[in-house]
Amino acid sequence: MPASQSEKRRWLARPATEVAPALLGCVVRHEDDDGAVAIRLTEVEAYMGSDDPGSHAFRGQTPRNAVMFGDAGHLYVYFTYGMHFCANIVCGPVGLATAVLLRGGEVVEGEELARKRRPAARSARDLARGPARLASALGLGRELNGVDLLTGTGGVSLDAANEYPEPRSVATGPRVGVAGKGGDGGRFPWRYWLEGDPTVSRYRPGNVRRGRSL
DNA sequence: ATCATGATTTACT
DNA sequence: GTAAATCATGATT
Repeated sequence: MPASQSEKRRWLARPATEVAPALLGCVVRHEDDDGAVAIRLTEVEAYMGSDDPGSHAFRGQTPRNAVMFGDAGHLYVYFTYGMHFCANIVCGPVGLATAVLLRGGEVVEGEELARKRRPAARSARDLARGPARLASALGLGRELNGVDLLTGTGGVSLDAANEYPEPRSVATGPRVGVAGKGGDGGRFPWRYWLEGDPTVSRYRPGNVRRGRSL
């Protein structure tokens, strides 16, 4: 990842399938009045805009997904399943509505605060293992939707992984939760994770999640 | 270990 | 009404 803000912006302003694997090992940090939590990304997914049936942008712009259509380097936080928030990093170019969903990571700073936010976590590896867990551990909610990661608005920032061990090999596979009839049928291997990392969420092949229905 | 279920917003049919 | 980029919990294997 480049060092300067403008270079970073350009680096992110590519299709999410290029940006996503490069983000593995990078660190997302959020600081607020309660303190700071930083997470080293170990699992992400790419969403590719209005042509991607698994993307929120598939049916065009709505109030919820509006930031996806904007500039790269901003945070897209959405509320889902009536109870959870999930966070994405918006990629580019502008108008393509592509983004990277942060699916899992390792808490590398502020574990105490992360545990306070996630009392249900039984171990450190569970603090940010899963997209809604990660958003929760970082303290990301509605009010941070649209903030700029590169200017530090809202206390959220993105940095390279210099001080951490060199990533193991990157594995790819179908995205989680979008393989059903409305999704891509598992055609696109747009989920990326660090092979063997314990904070990668468990992949549930063929286990189709259903809403409450009968 | 795996499975079933409930919590309940947003957006589309 | 129904499905969705989910998670915690409690039952069962």
